[in-house]
Amino acid sequence: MTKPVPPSGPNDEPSSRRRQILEIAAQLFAKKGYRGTSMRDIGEQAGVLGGSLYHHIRSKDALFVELHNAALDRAEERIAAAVRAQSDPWARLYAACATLLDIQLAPGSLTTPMMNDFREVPDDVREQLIARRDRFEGLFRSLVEELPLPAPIDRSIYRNLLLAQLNATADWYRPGKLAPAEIAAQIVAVFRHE
Amino acid sequence: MTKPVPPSGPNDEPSSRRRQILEIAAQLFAKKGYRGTSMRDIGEQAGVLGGSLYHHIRSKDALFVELHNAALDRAEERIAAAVRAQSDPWARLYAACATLLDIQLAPGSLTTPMMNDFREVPDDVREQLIARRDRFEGLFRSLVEELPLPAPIDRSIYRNLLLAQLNATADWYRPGKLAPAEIAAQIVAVFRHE
DNA sequence: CCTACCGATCGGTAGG
DNA sequence: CCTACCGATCGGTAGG
Repeated sequence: MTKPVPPSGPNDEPSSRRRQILEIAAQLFAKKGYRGTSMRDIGEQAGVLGGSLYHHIRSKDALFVELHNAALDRAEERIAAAVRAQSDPWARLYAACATLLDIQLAPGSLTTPMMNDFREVPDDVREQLIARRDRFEGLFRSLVEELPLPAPIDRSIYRNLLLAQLNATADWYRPGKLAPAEIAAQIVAVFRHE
Repeated sequence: MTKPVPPSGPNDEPSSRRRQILEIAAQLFAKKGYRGTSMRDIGEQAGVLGGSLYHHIRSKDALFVELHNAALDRAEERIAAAVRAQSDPWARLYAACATLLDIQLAPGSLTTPMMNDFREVPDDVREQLIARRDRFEGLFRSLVEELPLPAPIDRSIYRNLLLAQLNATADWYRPGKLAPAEIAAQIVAVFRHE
């Protein structure tokens, strides 16, 4: 309960409180969804009234978009790094899937880009989310391009199926039994054709 | 604007109005989600104030559960019939997938069992939805059991992946280019291993 | 960061 | 099926 802040002024790390609030908000959004999370809920977890949050953020919409995009930024970096370390096309695909699932299935994941409830978000927010997500998915576009797939398989549908599969995993996965990497291995096993 | 109802009493099809309201509600729930659809929205589409709906339904929760379960009832029947007509395991799986996607991807589908927004629903409603859905998914359990899959593939995960894939399709599918049956064919092509 | 409040909207009800 | 309303909750703001 000690407050190591010199009496001469406020904390010299000005945005650590903000970061704390962002983490709380990310967890609540991930667990209860956009509409299911009120500013008062976020405030409660932060030990503050809902209205007080507006000193740190501009609006609920802006908060959500910021969290979503930051999560995709980090995910993109990690996946790109994991893919870079592999050269075989299937190994690269597996590296991407395992990294993405590792992020999305992490228990307290503040990086959860699982805000696929695009339907419960205001229209202008949805547009921003979709634009960012489309860019993210471009990463998988080139990975699928590299694969030596049999001719009858349509690469465009294949990519949609794979991405949908990865995004859907968080809905049925329950931690404990299987590690994210094992799920990724099974997904790649199913999607592997040559 | 004529009302072909004898002056001696009310309409002799007592629940056709109710059925009408159920269809409207199903469409709104499918398009805007549970929380995104207000009783006033439903009333507006039905040409009535929100409060007036309570002569036909007990509560918003009960309405949603009724629609969800009725949709799964009908889907189950159609899929069972389609599967019954096939004997080859992969043909049976394809029949089930094509029928389910035909239902879920139909443009104005009032049968859309796409209420996978289990997160935006009250807890006790969610329990009922999940119970019904688990029963529905049992249908696919036996279909996967029949498949001559290679040993390294885990049937339990495989079934989860397949169901997740089918449920996720409605999120990215856009009518016009590809028919539901073609999506089903591609899904089965990806999931086909022996 | 709080008090106190705004206008809007929600599911639902009483009483006709 | 409407009028009129209930208590609750929402995102957000003014003023300190």
